[in-house]
Amino acid sequence: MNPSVRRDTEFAILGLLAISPKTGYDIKRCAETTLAHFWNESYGNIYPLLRRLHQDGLTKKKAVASEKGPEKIVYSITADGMSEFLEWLQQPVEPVSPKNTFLLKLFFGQFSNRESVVQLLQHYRDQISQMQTFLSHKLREIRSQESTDPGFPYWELTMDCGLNSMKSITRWCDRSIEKLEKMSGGKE
Amino acid sequence: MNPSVRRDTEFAILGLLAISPKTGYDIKRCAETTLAHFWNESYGNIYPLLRRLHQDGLTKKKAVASEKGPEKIVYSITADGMSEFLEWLQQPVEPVSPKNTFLLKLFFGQFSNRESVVQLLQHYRDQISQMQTFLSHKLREIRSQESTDPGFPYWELTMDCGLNSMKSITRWCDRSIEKLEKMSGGKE
DNA sequence: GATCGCATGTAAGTGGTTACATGATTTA
DNA sequence: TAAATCATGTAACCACTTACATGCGATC
Repeated sequence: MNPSVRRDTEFAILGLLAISPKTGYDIKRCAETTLAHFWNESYGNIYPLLRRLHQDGLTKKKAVASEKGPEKIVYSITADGMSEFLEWLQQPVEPVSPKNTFLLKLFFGQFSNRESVVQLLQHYRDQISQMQTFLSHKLREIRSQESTDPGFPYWELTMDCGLNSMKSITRWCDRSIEKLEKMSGGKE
Repeated sequence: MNPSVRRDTEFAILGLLAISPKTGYDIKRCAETTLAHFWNESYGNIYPLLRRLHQDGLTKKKAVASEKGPEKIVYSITADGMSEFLEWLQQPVEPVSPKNTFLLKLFFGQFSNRESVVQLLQHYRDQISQMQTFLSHKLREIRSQESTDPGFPYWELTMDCGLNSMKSITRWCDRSIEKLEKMSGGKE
């Protein structure tokens, strides 16, 4: 691993530790629930990065007896870690070109039949719809806690962004399916 | 390279060749213009994959004298290539969890000051807005050609999807900036 | 006594990107 | 004559995922 360059994933971990101390396992759980609609991490990435962060003095660790299972290692952020994290946070985000296999297949729709394209759209719509349900439950959940946590307004914003995109995509899917069904000619 | 497993990128190339024969350079140009809002490719990936596709008999190549620069290699899809491509096209798309550094930073907004978060949102908004302009020009361009190309309705659909998402995000950005500006307390 | 949740970690593989090397032709 | 566009390719690196290995305690 290149020792000089820090990556977004390390800052994601650092940020989660800034909210509260966590084990590697906790970080994975956070990624799967709270960050799910815009981030993901695997154990095979978390543990090596946690070690690296510690070697560089950005985190400190503490062994704690676990109620269940073996002893666990709880990491927290250090002052150095916090200062690197805050610096990263100030930097503007450069755009990335995402790979969207769904749109790629839709783009090649001419080589398929209309029915298959409609199915592709329906399947995608259903998936987005499911995520929408999951996210809106999460949102209601954190709202019901009437949290005074300083992070709350920002967590709400990210969820709102996700829900908005999802709603816009499902509506577009519905319109597109209609369009295709009205379309005549081409491969049937 | 694992010889048995074919990846989406190979099918992206195959699909572009199904539309019309192309050089590696052409494929790169296509990715940068037509597919830009949902796909991207680098030369370092295109050329090795082009070779692999040819070795497996999914494409055929033809050396053609170039007007500019050295002799070029024009690839086209074979019957075998087409049949593998069509099979891929029928498979449903599984969801992927995207990494969105912008939302990650927004999520950690509590550690920043309000002004910085507003700047983050404004910067993101501007980027999306630029892409929106680029895409809407592209859409007008292909519409003005009054294309009878069988691919046209599907190209239009992907652009429409992109434009829709972008509009929805810019609106959300505007609302979020307003919210933050009304917000009091916290780090100023 | 099997399986689930907690908990940590590694080795091998994957699917790329970046930077470079090369070279012809056209345009400014 | 410098830079841009056309054109092909490779070596090194990168960041991450997958699958596996291990093991405790609680639940079914």
